[in-house]
Amino acid sequence: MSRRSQGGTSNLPATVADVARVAGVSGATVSHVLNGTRYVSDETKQKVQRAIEELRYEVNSVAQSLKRNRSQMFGLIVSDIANPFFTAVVRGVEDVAQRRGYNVILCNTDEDPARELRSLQLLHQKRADGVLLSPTGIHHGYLDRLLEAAYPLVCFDRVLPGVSCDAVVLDNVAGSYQAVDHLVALGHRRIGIVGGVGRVGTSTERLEGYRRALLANGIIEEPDLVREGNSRLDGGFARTIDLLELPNPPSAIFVTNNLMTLGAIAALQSRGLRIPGDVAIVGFDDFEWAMILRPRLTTVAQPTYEFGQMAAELLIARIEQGVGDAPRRVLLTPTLRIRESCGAIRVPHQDEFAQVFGSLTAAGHGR
Amino acid sequence: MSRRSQGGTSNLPATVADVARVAGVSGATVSHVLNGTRYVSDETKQKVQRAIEELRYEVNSVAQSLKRNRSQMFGLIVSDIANPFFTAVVRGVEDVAQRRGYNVILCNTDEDPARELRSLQLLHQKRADGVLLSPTGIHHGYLDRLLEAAYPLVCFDRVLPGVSCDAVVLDNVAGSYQAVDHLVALGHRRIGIVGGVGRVGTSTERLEGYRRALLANGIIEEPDLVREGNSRLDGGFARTIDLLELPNPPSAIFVTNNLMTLGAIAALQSRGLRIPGDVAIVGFDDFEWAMILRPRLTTVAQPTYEFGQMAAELLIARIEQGVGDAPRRVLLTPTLRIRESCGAIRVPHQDEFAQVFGSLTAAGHGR
DNA sequence: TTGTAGGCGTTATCAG
DNA sequence: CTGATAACGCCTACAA
Repeated sequence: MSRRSQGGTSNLPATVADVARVAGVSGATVSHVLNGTRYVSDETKQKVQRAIEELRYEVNSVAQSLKRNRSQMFGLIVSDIANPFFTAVVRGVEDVAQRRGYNVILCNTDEDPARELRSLQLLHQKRADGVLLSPTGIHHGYLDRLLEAAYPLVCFDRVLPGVSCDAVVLDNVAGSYQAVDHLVALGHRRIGIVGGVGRVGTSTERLEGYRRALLANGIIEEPDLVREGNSRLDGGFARTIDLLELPNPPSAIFVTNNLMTLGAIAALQSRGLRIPGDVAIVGFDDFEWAMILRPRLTTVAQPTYEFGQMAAELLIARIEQGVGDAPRRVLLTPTLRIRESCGAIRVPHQDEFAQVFGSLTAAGHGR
Repeated sequence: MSRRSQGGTSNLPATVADVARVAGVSGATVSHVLNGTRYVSDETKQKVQRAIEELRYEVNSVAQSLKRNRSQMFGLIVSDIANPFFTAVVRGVEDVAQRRGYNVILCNTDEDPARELRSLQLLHQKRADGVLLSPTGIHHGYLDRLLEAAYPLVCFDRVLPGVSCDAVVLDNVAGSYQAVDHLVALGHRRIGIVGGVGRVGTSTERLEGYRRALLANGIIEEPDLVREGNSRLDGGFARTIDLLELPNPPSAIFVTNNLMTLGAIAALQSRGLRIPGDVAIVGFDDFEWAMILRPRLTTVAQPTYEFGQMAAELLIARIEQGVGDAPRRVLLTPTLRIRESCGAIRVPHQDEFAQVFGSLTAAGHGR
């Protein structure tokens, strides 16, 4: 006799067996009514439905997952929940997931490899059907282990060197190249870069784009102008201050992510410098709030929502079609959004064409 | 004979039974080694550990949850993942959860009651041990059902009228009162308010604080100056434009959330108005990025991190100590952070003391 | 110091 | 058209 067979109002959630008893049918029938998985007479259906209502039955997905060996749920591990880039990605992921009948469990690592590891373990132990990961960049063996076991895993934003798995990434080199090339076209020759954490792939790629643009324009790279930040606001601030305190500071700064760009702006403001009059700025990552900055930021925009969509689609394909052998890689294209935060330098060097400027220089006077 | 008893390398995750077989012990022993739940000889422990390594065994939390009727996991439903207020709360929640041995599953409703309902159902079906909820404000019966069943639930940021459950909320009335009172002290008498969605409790409370401050200062409320936004950037923009197009526009605007405040600033900028020279601004919610705005925003700051901490502590208490009868309510206190975005109005009305101003008026000239 | 066995709630394979 | 029954992987009396 079940622990709940006495008719009293229990607080424990009802089970299939309870419903079956109340409806006067077998458990199997209840299950089939719930899942529409075999024919059940209308009359029986009614009885079952009534019992479900009465008992406020709700399926126990835990038991379901155990039995089906499928949780219809996947993980999304982001490296900074406060970064608008990632929240935009979350939206894309959620929309696709919902359309395809999956639930998303969102984890935040704050760029901490230890938390990344814990999240991966958690998700695997909870038997999430797969994971979407923006890696912190530390290569712990656990990832290899998951991949060996053919656990569905898609990296996004960043890839891990030496790890071969599905991935959705941006053409970071091209994005940086465009940004720096644009600065050069406006007459800048001393261009600083505030980059991200060195171990992260995007950082090195964005640095690479910077270098190529300089090279293509015949500008010699100056090590002093290359700074490594921490991908957060304070890092952008500190490294920008470093650049400004150089004996011969740059006339333009390229900042390789959104939060650091805000820090860079704060640094310029704290030094009383005007943008772009004193120093021009180009940032990586566009975001809605940038629109209220004056002057408005020129940015390398990533297709964030599509990022999430593509990553989710790729993961679901892995989960459902199983392991097609070769890892798939999607390369997304950035867009340079030109606004007022660049502009020509005040005193053009003698060795360059001074036919730049235009309406852009009109706007923007800091403070 | 188990489906995996042949020694070949299977891709299926190893189970306790597998480990037991390889170690030459019983499943019970393996379980006890894993959980440290009874004495096991060192020798046996070694054997088990070795088998675990060899098979790369990881516990199946799904089975564990089913058996234990506990998932050590709770839900966190936020109404807007892109809002820095909520991401800050997330941090507080995560930290407490981790300290207390819980995992957090984060859901985003985007202020959509249908998504809220789905998230609640999902969490309950996945047998999350409880839920932390910032309600969209629609009172669907599902919440009542959960509470009747004594499902641990803590509301934060907002409460639902007529629903009695644990909650962590801000003293919104006091916050608004301070903000508006401050504007009055600076000489403003025509003060507009851009509020949030009417159905949300915080919106009405913040409106209430505005009203009380006007009343206390002998200012008659003008319906034209009271506008209802949508809690997002575009709403703040649109309602601010409305205010500016009034025949007799306000000299100051109080905006009741962070995103709308940014929209309001954008609106002022698009009209070429200076802050605070032409229009003063006070916003609700402080956030890191506000620091780069010029003039810097005067805001009503919420203790966001503590919000998350308190909410998580309350929930875990409910989960672990069970149902103490009375719902607990925590009331947090806002702080007015005075910066440059207020200031005195340009042409003081004749009926007021003009002894206000001070150093604050020096800073900040938009554009 | 360790093993046996039953059950958590669901689904799927047989029968009927 | 519907019912028994045996798993899924783990935990935990109870027994030895």
